[in-house]
Order: sequence, then structure tokens, then C-alpha cells
Amino acid sequence: MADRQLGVTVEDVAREAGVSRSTATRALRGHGRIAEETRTRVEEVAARLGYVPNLAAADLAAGGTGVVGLMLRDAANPVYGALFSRIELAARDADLDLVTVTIGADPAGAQQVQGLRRLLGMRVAGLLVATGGVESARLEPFASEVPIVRIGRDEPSDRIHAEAYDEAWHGRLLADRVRALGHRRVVVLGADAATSYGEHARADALVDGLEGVRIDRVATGAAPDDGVGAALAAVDAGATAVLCASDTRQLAVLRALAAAGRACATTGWDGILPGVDLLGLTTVRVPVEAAADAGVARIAALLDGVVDAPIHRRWRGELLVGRTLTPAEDR
Amino acid sequence: MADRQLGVTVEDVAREAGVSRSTATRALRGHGRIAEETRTRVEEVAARLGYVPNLAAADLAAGGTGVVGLMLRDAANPVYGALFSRIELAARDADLDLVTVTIGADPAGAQQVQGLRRLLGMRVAGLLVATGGVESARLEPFASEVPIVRIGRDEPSDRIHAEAYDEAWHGRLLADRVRALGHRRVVVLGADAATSYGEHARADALVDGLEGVRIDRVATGAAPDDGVGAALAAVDAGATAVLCASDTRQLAVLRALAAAGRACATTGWDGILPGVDLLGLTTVRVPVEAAADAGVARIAALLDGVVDAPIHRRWRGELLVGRTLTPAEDR
DNA sequence: TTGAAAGCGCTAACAC
DNA sequence: GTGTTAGCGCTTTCAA
Repeated sequence: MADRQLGVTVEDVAREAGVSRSTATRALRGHGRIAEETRTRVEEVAARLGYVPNLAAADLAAGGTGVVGLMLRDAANPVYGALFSRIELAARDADLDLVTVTIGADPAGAQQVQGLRRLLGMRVAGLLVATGGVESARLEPFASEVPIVRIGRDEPSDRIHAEAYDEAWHGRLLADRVRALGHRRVVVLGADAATSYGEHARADALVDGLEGVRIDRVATGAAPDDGVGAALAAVDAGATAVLCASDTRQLAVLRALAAAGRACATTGWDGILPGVDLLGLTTVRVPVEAAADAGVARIAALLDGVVDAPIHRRWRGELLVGRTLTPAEDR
Repeated sequence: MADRQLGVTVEDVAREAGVSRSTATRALRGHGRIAEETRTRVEEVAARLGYVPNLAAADLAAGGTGVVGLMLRDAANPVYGALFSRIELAARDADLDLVTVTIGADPAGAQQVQGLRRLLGMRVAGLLVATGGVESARLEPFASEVPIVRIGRDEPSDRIHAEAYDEAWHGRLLADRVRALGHRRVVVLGADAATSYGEHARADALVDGLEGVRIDRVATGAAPDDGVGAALAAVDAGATAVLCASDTRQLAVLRALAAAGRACATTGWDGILPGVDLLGLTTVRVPVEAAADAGVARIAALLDGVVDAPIHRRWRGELLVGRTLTPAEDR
């Protein structure tokens, strides 16, 4: 086949097939009445000419797209990779087209504004927000224009839907276990709110579950081994466990402990990492699949005109018990 | 601020600001001559009205976008997550806008065609292809329309650029080590070509590097523990090492070995997984960053009109020596 | 420095 | 069933 010409328009196809532009469109899109014979001829010509419809023109003329915008946090973290993958899968099954913009951990929020404008500028039919970092206030002004569903994090606004993880419950799961194993002084290691909303909230959830336990809380920045030094110092001072708000951080702690020739109980959060089992991590397996599926199902329903009042749901994962959470006595 | 109206057009902004539509456009885009006073007034009005430019209209009128399309393999695999993340980062630095479509492991290639059409339909200014699965023949027809850069895999066509991994070299790195440790009969575990071009090519590279070694080659499908049974059987029959074309597969093998209470040397490929070090994996750390940066730099150059003849480059990673590759004698 | 006008490629009534 | 027509919202000459 010869090289395609992206410059080929329906006009060209129509002329070549000896029909009018609108007939060609009808044939190509399969809408309206069309003679079977015409349709095949037009399709044949389109294929021969290598016609690729100009989406900008189509969207403009049609007054909007059927596309759903996805705001995603940087997929370097396997948790977001897994979430992304599952959302894509669910969208495919639901026959939704997705366009994705990613957002790093950007304190100033410039990327968020940028990404949001990109999506809104495309006149997406709906918005899926899978980044904890985007504040509710930033989203809310658009809630009346476009249905918005948040995935993986709770949502204060009652104009935005949410399929969140039940982090409070997860925190209690972990905390109960830690207490049951006799720990009475622990380190809680989580990002500050600006770096990662999710990790911050998780650390809070842990703290809430740890009544009666003495807590050294360490806030970290973005770097994975941020705060690890402080955590080890607390261990030296008598803490018997280091509870981390993410598995990546737990790995950093394990690394540091090994390097220092020390031992200490640890827990993490996510449970997504391939190899959690082999590493023996104690962690919470976050219900990525459930939240992703529910989020996509919800946006699909909203697009279909099933207009519920925004619903906020929370999904529960499970505790993964590994070797890293040893009893307090073991020291 | 009141709720934004996505229905707001330049027309509305212009009227409200008391200027013509073209003046408003000029003010907003900062092109052409415009009185400073007018520009600020228009901008002020636009902000007040919550004007979000319709990208479809803009692209159509301007006759194309400045956006670069990225075709990515499903980010569930951390390697693709890392690649994605790095490409996004580099694009941000180079001030390129990216729109991403993802493609699963889809034998029929329907997703590929779909994704490609989406991107081409948007009239992207360039194409970044970070999926081994997309065949050269599928891309080539468009090479004259739009610059195409492949990232992470080699490219037979001389009309498409490539910033690939030097898998032949990587294979030799691993193979040499395996031989040096005395292995004379090994299993090579890699996907069949349809499931993963990359894994298949890697298995080939391993085999090429293993002159004088007896090889049981096992081809697998997509499931991570596919072929693991066959590999263990070969170990029973006398193979002293299992060489895997990806770390995920290596993990599956380690899991199976542990479950069976057996021991055997293993190697993997990727080295991206957080925790490779703690797991003690022996693997090749693939140069994701270098390839991503180079790919983005290349497409940026092409967009700037720096028209080189397509260049095919290969980037080299390094051997990561862990505990999993034991000497042959150890059995 | 600003405005008027001519489309970009496609869709969707509405006639024929 | 098919053709005609009127835009969608924006950019961009070209005059004023």
C-alpha cells in the first residue's frame, strides 16, 4: 500500500466515490439511512485513500467528544501503574475512550492546572481523577459542566463522585496487628501533605488506630529514603517498629536496617509491588481493581445520563502478613 | 469564583471586553501586535468568565497540533511505568505536550490500530512508540506524514527513528556471567513473539550468547507463571540455571522453586523493580532513562525541523549481580 | 493596533 | 437514500 496521506478529507473520499460529502460521512459513521452498496463502496475508497478522519473537526462539528479525561499521578510508582492499567482495561470493556494526562508531585500545582485545562479544552465528556494531589477546590468549579469521579482518594465535595480506598479501615487493620504483637512505641513514617496527600492521610489513619501506643511521627519529602535516618534514630531510642505509609518507603527502611546491621519490625502500604510475597513485606493490599472498576462504571453511568447525586464510596483491601512485622519481644 | 462555563467562547470574551474576536484571540495567544492595555483587559475578562479555549477548534483552524502522541504498553508492568514516567518528564522539560494511548498485549492488534488512528486522527505532530508490540509495517505508512521515534526496541525500517536498548549486548553480559560460573546446561524462558516482542528478542539474545551451553528453550504466553513448570522439569532433568527474559518471570520462578523446596540459579531482565536489590535478583538494568531522554530529544529536534535521516541507536545498561545467580557447582 | 472575512474538516438537520 | 446547507470555535491573512 502506498503511503497514507493524512491530508485526505471526506471530501476527497466522497468525490472519488462519486457521492456527496454527507453521504460519505454517513457511510463511514454508519449512522442514518444508507444503501448497503454505497456504504461498501465508500468504505473501500476510504481504505484505498488511507483516509483518517480529523478528530478535531469531528469533535467541533459534533459539539463535543465522547472521550473521558484521566488525570493520573506519575506512573513511576507501580501503584499508579497498576491503577492506570486497570482503569484502561475497564474503560476498554465499557467502550470508553480515554485520554490521559499525568501529573507529577508538583507543589505549585502548575501541572495540575495545565493538565486540567488540556482536558477541559478538549471538551471531554467526563473526568476521572486518579491523583490524590489535585485538590477538591480546583475541581469543583467544573463539576457542573462535566461529571467528575475521583478514584482512590476520598472527596470532600458533594458535587464530585468518589470511589476511594477505605484508608481509615486499612490503618486500623495494620494498627491492630501492630498492637497485638506487643509494640508500644513505634515510628510512623509518612509524607507531608504537600508531597503526597495519600501518604499523609495514611499516616494519619495509622496514628488514629494506635491508641495507647507512643508514636514518633516522621514527615518526609518525595525522595524514598527521606526520613529514614530519623526513623532509625527513633529505633535507637526505643521504638520497636517502623510503620510506613508506602511500600517503597518500607523498602528504603529495610535497606537502611540491613545496611546498619539492625533489625526492627516494619510495615508498609500498597501491596502492589511484584514480589511483595518474596520480600515478605507486611502491608495492606489496596483495592486498586475494585476502585478502578467502580470509577469507570460510575463515569460510564453518568455519561449514559444516569444522574445520581454524587456518591462517595470506600473500598476495602486486605492485610498482607509477611515476615517484616515481628513481635515486639523479638528485639 | 462562580462555576465555570465551558460554553464560553472567544466571542463572548471579545464582546465583554469590547473588542473584536480576532483582537481577543491575539490578546489571549500573545501573538501579533497588541496594545498592552487591551491584552490585560481581555485577559482579565477571560479569567472572570472562566474561558477555556476549545482545543478542537484551535487545532482545526491552525491546521494541526503541536502535540506529540505516545503509544505505550500497558503500565501494569513497572518497566513500562518507569518508561512512561521518564518520557513524561523529559517531554515536560522539552516543553512538549504529550497525549498517550495505551496498548495491551493484543494478538490481533486491534488496539494498536485503534490507538494509532486516534493519534493520527488528532493530527499529532509526531509519534513516540514505546511498545515493542507494534510492528514496523503498521507504522511505516505514516512515516512520511509524521516523524516517528521508537523507544526501547530496535526498528528495521529506515524511515523510522529508534532509541533502543542494546539487547544483544545485554544478552552477552548475562550469558558470559552464566558461563563463567560453570553452567553448561540452562533453561531459557521467554515469551513467544506474539505475546511480547521484547521478551522474545531477549531470549534470542541470551541464546546467542550461550555458545557451547546446552539450552532448553521454553516459550511462554502472557501469564507470569507460564512455562515455569516446564522450566522446573528441565531443572530436574539436569539444567543448573533458569534464565528469564524478564524479572517478573524470574520472580515466578523463584516462587515456584521455593514452593518446591528446590534451589537453582536464576537470572532476569529489567532491573527496574523497586526492591531488586533486597530480593537479590541477578538481572540487567535496562537503560530506560537514556532511551527515554534520547527519544524525546529526537522527536523534539524533528519537530524543530532538524531533519536527520532516521537514526537507529542502541543504549547499554548494566549487569546487576545479586544472589540468585549461584555457581553451577552449588547444586 | 484593530476589525472583517474566509475558512479548517466534519456533522446534522432538513429538503429532495 | 442522497444532496444541500449551515454552522461548530478558532486562527489568520488582509485591509483599514
